[in-house]
Amino acid sequence: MNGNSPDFPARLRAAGLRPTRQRVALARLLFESGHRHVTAEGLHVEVKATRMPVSLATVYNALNQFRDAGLLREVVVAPGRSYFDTNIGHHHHFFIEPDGELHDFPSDKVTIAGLPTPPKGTRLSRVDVIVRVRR
Amino acid sequence: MNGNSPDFPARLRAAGLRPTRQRVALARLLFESGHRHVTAEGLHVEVKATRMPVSLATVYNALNQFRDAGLLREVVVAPGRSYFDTNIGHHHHFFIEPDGELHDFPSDKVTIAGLPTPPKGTRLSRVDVIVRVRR
DNA sequence: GCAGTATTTAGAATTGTTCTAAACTTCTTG
DNA sequence: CAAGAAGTTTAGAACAATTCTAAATACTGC
Ligand SMILES: [Mn+2]
Ligand SMILES: [Mn+2]
Ligand SMILES: [Zn+2]
Ligand SMILES: [Zn+2]
Repeated sequence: MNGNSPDFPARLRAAGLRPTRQRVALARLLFESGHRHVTAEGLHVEVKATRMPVSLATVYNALNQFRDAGLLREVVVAPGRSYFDTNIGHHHHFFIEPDGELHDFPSDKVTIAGLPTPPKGTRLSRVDVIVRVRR
Repeated sequence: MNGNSPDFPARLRAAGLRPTRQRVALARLLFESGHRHVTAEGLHVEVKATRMPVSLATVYNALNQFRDAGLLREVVVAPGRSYFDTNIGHHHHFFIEPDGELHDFPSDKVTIAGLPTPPKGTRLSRVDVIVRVRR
């Protein structure tokens, strides 16, 4: 109904990943409600609160595999910690500096004009806009 | 002549920092030629090649102090490593993904229109544009 | 079910960075 | 310029985030 089929085993298989109990549990937390920005530690705390605890190494493995499979994207906004973003469509971010909170905003109303051409021998891969704000 | 007075002791004093031998050596490497993007490790290797080796802890201390004093800005583009940028004016970056190289481009020809207003209770602090490119 | 392969896990290891506390420098003041 | 006070440097330990290792366990296709 919302385009997000809740059949997580099938979605994982489609991404070339075996639907293990751990990956299904993590996928549920990540994808069953709206878009999210999580850190590995944060997701680990969440999944531990579940009937199916998962090791921190597995959380890191799964996040990296989901990212490599295109199910997540990685966002780097602060030194020392990676965020993983369940929103893989085009969009940009507000970053609230003191708390480390990330908020999406759609990129379709944002126009970026006048970007120079990429340096010789390189191809554009992605344009990230991070709007840093303070309280 | 170029606005970059080479009197590093004076520049450091003006920033509220004692012009120690180590800080002067680092300031020379950072500011005596054009704009640079350095990592702590990279700058440490450079300064060690000098007659005046400096401990890695001091390189970190100095980079953080220079940043806090407004002499440098910190750029976060890749997980696990901070870059320090001697260009403190308005500008944006190309990030060459496989090698981790950063290149400036001026922001005055770049127009960003249609940015949403910051979330309630926050004030805009800075807008970073990172153009990620691949070889 | 079994074999074969992928995955999970605890714990060790690695990496980037910060902390600690003792030694050393720089600055101030007389 | 001699102290003394305050700030800085340093080696090494500590820390935080992440990855690695290798042994145990779980999936998969037959
Ligand atoms: Mn990674
Ligand atoms: Mn820092
Ligand atoms: Zn997002
Ligand atoms: Zn720059």
